[in-house]
Amino acid sequence: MRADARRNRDRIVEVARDLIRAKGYDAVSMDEVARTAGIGAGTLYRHFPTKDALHDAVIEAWADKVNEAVDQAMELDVPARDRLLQWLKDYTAMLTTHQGAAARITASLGVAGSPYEAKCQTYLQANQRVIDALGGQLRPDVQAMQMCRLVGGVAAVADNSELPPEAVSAMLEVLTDGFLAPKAA
Amino acid sequence: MRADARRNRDRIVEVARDLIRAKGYDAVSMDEVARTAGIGAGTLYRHFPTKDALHDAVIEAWADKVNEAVDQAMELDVPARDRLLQWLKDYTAMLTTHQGAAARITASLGVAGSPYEAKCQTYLQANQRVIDALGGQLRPDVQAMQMCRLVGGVAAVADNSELPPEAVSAMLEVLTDGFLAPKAA
DNA sequence: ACCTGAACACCGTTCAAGT
DNA sequence: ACCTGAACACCGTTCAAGT
Repeated sequence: MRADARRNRDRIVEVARDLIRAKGYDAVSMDEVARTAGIGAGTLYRHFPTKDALHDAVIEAWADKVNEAVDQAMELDVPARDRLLQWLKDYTAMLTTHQGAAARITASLGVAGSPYEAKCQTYLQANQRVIDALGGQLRPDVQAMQMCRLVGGVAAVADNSELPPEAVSAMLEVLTDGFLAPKAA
Repeated sequence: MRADARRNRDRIVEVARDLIRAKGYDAVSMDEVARTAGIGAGTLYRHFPTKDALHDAVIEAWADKVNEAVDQAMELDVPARDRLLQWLKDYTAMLTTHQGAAARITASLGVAGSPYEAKCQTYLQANQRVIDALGGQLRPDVQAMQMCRLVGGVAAVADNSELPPEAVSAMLEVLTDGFLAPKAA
């Protein structure tokens, strides 16, 4: 890749990240990204074939942090409930920084060929690791996909209603207790 | 209102309902609604100032059914957990018939002046009635708004991923147990 | 009063032409 | 190879002109 192309690519992602954080995915147009980055629309599309693909690149850094968050939460020296809750909070916090990401990743769960497929995998694996770490403390029928959907749902709501942290925590506590509770006979 | 206007209005809502059920809110254009209803675009906008306003009218009938569903579920002669679960299932079932409704109503919760405001009120009151009916069996800090958001989140996920009923039930069971569980000390 | 349909603004995406 | 920017298709919404 030529040096100027590389520079353009990096600049696009940076500009897009800032714009999306400030205004949300839907409110940022591709034209605005191109104009702010000081390039033509064609260049933008040469690097990223669709708006979703650009969004995926913007979220890229997030994927690494997810696994860190799992490790940190699972290593805490507190009861299972608190470790689980900590992970759920970290996750929603990370996703709500990228406005619009929670809804899109959650909607892509299980959809083959979506631009967010890699992120979905990361997210699924993260939750699987949480399930493995907490072992028998969780209800026996929890599945990673299910956790992803439930937490993603909460994150999406928190995201586009811009809820205060307490409101999000309260919802996540309900989920936490639901995940821990034994299945009724 | 003139007879022909009345007829047009009814026809618009009917056509829009069928189209949205079949293809989902986003995939139906206002032009398509007008064309299918056999009227001009201007007429459509004379009756409904925005696409959301039309959607709200399409969902209108749903609002009545919500309260029926609460009554039926609360009158069942079964444990609190089962009554709660029944209501949650009924609610998500109703909302997923109108593709795209769950996400929009949930997103409008607490947003003053949204076109879905009346539906949000109905929905909030319904959940408040559930909370009242189940009284002390629920965790002490549940709030109607919180239930609306959590259930709306699940419904939204179920809706746009078109999940099978079992997957939805499984998620709602987690929520149910979460709502019932006593808050940890 | 109510209807029509061409027109506008905006946005995601493409492509012929340039270096 | 990579870039530019005009152009296209589509969609929500408006409005001048008709009955």
